Amino acid sequence: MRYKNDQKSVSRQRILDAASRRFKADGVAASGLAAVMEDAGLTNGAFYTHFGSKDDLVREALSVALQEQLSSTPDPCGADALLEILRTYLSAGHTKNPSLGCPSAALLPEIARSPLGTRREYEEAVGRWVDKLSSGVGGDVVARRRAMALFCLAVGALQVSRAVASDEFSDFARTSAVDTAQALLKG
Amino acid sequence: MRYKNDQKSVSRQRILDAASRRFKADGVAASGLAAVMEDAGLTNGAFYTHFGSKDDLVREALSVALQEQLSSTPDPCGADALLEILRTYLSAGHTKNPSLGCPSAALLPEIARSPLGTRREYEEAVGRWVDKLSSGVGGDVVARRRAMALFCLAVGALQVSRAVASDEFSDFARTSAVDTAQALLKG
DNA sequence: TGTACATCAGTGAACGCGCGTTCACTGATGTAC
DNA sequence: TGTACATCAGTGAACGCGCGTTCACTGATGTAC
Repeated sequence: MRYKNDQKSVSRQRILDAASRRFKADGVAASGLAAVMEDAGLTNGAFYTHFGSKDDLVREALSVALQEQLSSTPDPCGADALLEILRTYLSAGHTKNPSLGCPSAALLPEIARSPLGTRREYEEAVGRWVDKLSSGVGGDVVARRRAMALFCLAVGALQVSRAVASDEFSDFARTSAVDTAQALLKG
Repeated sequence: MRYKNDQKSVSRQRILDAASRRFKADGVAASGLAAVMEDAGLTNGAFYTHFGSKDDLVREALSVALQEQLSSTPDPCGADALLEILRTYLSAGHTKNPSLGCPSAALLPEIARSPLGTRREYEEAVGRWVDKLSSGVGGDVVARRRAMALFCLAVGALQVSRAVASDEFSDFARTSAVDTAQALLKG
């Protein structure tokens, strides 16, 4: 069948969305292309009309996910707004729904093992995060270092809150990070 | 062949060591048992005389790695000692050698996707880290929160420093975390 | 307007491969007499 | 001391399965005349 003009780009976007969720939920290595394609409402054979390889899909899906995350986060004006972003990031809902959440928290070790091109795109995205988070609190070198550390703190805390067994410890990890960020930003 | 009394436990330990390195280097899902067994100097068939399943090996190898990491880190006395631990953790050497390094930084998202038993053991280990890191700086509730946050910060920063493409950004992530921890601990 | 053809996104079966796991067998050592 | 047997860690081939990838084919739509 031949389809409407935007059919192919719609399918492509659906594959990217499905891949993003699968990868974040189960990890890249543990996610099969057949499952991703089924999630996207297609059969496995169609994959290679859209992407050259699984690595290509990983790079593009990660790129899209990072961009969406960035653009859905407001530019913070001041320490309070920054803390509000952090509280949203470290919410119970985000902890419990990796598939719709932060690509960094779900995939960082796998990104570290990815080809250079993927890691270059990741570095760019983190750079934009540092720009965004530091823009409302000065934007100088110290502010950028604090923003970089807050990013690492948030990602680490979300990962720990997902990895531990009990809700109590999960909450402890999240609240400790928010509390400590507050102490850091407000003296 | 029948072997010396401790032959089996020696082999078991070799499998655990090999698994720990492989898992941290390549990830659990991307590490095959045949490769682990070959690293341990055995053939794949011998695996099931030592472990019941790959999941069992993951749980035990993680447990051993976490315990080794804990016992090889001194109990810090005061903020300076704590910062020294952090500087060692966030060294360039640790960034470049995941296979011999921190299990959390290499495996956290995969731990989060692991069975409950594995996550229970992980939670225990993180609890012992919080105890250790907070013991030298008071040990009260606030000190424990700061220790928890420092743990998350360190793990997150190491992961980011491994995932980005350039040495410059990698260094920026590491030094930002150390610098910010210093600001937090020394006011 | 009707018909023949070209396009091409998508289908679904198949490829070789490595996975986790199983199992019949091996053979060096310890034990019994 | 010598010999027959029991033990059991380890071997290596095989199992079914799902992986990433390939490819001959389908068929709805757009285009040409």
